[in-house]
Amino acid sequence: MGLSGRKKKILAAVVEEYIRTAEPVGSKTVAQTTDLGCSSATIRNELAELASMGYLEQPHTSAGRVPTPQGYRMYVNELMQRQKLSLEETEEINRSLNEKMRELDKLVSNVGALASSLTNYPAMAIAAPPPATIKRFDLIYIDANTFIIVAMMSNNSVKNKLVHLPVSVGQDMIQRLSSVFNANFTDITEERITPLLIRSTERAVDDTMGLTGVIASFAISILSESQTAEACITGANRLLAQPEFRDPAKAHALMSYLSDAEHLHDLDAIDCGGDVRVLIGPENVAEELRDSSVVLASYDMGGDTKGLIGVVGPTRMDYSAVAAKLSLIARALSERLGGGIAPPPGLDNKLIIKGDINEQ
Amino acid sequence: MGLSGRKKKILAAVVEEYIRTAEPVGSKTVAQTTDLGCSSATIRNELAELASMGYLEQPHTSAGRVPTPQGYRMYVNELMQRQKLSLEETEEINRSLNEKMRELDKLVSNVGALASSLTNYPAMAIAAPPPATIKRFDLIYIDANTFIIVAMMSNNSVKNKLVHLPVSVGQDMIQRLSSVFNANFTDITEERITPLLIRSTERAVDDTMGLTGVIASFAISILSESQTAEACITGANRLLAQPEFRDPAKAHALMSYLSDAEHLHDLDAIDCGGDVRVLIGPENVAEELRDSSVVLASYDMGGDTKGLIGVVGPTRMDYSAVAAKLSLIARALSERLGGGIAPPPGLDNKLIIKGDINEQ
DNA sequence: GCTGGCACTCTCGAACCTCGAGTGCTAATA
DNA sequence: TATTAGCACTCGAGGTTCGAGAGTGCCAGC
Repeated sequence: MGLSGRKKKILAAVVEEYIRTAEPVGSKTVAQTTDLGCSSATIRNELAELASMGYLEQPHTSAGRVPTPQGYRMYVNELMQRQKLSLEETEEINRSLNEKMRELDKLVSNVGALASSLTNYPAMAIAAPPPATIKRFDLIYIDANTFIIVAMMSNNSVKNKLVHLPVSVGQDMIQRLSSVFNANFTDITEERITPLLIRSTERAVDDTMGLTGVIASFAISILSESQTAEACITGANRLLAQPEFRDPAKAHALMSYLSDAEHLHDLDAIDCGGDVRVLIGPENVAEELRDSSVVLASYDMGGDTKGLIGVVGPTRMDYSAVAAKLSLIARALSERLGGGIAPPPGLDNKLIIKGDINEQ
Repeated sequence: MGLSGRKKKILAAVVEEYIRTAEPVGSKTVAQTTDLGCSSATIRNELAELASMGYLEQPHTSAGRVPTPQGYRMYVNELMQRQKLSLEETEEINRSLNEKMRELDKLVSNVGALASSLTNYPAMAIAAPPPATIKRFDLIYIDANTFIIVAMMSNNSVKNKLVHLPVSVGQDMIQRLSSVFNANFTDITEERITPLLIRSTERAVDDTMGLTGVIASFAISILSESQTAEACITGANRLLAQPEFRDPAKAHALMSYLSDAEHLHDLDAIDCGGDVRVLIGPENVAEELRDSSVVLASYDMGGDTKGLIGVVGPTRMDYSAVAAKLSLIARALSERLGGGIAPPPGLDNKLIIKGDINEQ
């Protein structure tokens, strides 16, 4: 059953006013802030109906109205004007993203920090890589007791490790190890590196010093590391600025929940369908998030890798602004990272991302 | 002017009771918890004197006594029994440190997390590296459009970067670049890499494609990165469990202050004199820390590098337990990292592995 | 169907009260 | 002289009362 045009306008006005002030909204206020030419008495009737339909509720008999989760949902789905970011904001985001791109390995936490400072809510960032394999090994001979392992991964990241040996090794041995590892350890997953494989490799290169084991365990560790999604939360302190968290017990409960990376991974399972996804209050699975809202956006990190940025706040959240900002960040990141081969990041390439998400 | 034996006992009792309960301590309670054979009236007289000496204060006329910062200072300096950790606690710390040592590049944040979870206060960790230089460049030729830069640093860490080119490059060019960079860019600090040097290098290798610039800017970025101290704060949410931060405005102020890494660096300047350093309330320089306390311990990371771990909490902090735990962590870390001999962490082979895993 | 009017309801804050913990002082005691 | 018991006093925490104000629901009239 759809809502009449006037009901929609009134509901939107209540939600927006409540988002702004965090105070229950009365009929008089609505009459003043909207341009429907009718009196507060009429609005009262409409408000009563909206309440009986489940979109609004009253904290107590003689207070104004507050949106229910269902009310927010209606607002987000149908009433909300997708906010247009100003040119300055768009440029600001693009500029700071260009900066963050320089340190790719800190990308996840940096992007989270950016989202948090832009929205003024705690933000989380998660990057769930697809299973990667090693594409290529290089062993750099430094001196008789030292060499560097360099492994290039299928996702175009490169890992390295410096190895010091208590014994001397010849350059020829390093050479042999390199070609054997390139032959036997590339393009395979972690579980394919069995003790059996290591032992047979050891025999093949005539290795009596356990070098094979060192390189193999390095391979195992980077493969397993590349599988575990990175997750972090930034700006948790901003939660305390929200009046709904004036109760320290509540704030503590939510912050503790969020500061456990385990819990963040749960969010990773949520599908954003390419765009921004909003989870309002009880729509969240986790008990601790039941009276907060989460806005998520996923971005393409290239090669099937999906990254996720999200923002947590009270259900009274500025969905429109947050969604617009996250969406822009996500699209800007996708453009920079996605599309197959990662462009040489940071240097001279200046990609401009349009901030207009008004279409749709 | 020294305190009489009885006054010391009473002051210690007040501090400890207040630390335990967060409630002002009355004369009756002191009489019960200490074994001085005297009545509450006598204690009252002593308390009044301790108050007039500045060690205690009364929140209001008819309340118990609360230690002043000066009182805590006296307690920490002279009265506190240096807590002995139980064997289990010691082992627990050693065990989890061994685990953390596997991921050297996350050491800083991991150690912070350990300190925080052990003490139940927010913890910070800072590592200030000594200036490092690049000892050696290797360029790995992948294909006509791709190569990897590998740079070995004077502090034995290794950095790398994958470079994609829009144009083709021959293996000979890579070779030439490699030897020129090894000749001109090793053992120098960041500011010695001038535009002039880059231009002359460019001419020397006959580089028309800006490759020199790419490698040089990589060198600059890893040199500057190696100079900036890493700092992070963990477990900020634990602050909210403390009754003194029941006021969300206070909690917010402190948390915002702490979440800015800039501010953490200020702490780095503080000298711990090899052991644990306690800063009580107004002894802190930063305005925001004026009614909190900070406990710091520094550890030796080897090669002149100093790391710092610290804990923040209300002035009513369990100094004895916190100091004992931080001190143990710091000593354990010094043992593992400092003094040149780093024991092989984790891996079950007899080779000594140093270095870290970097992603670029 | 909309509006103004009106009685009603409920919260919030101020003012007030009481209870109890803890003090400071004094006079008696070892 | 140091300690103690006794007692009057102080002050905050927590409960109660009360009036003001905001907002509602309903009704009769337009």
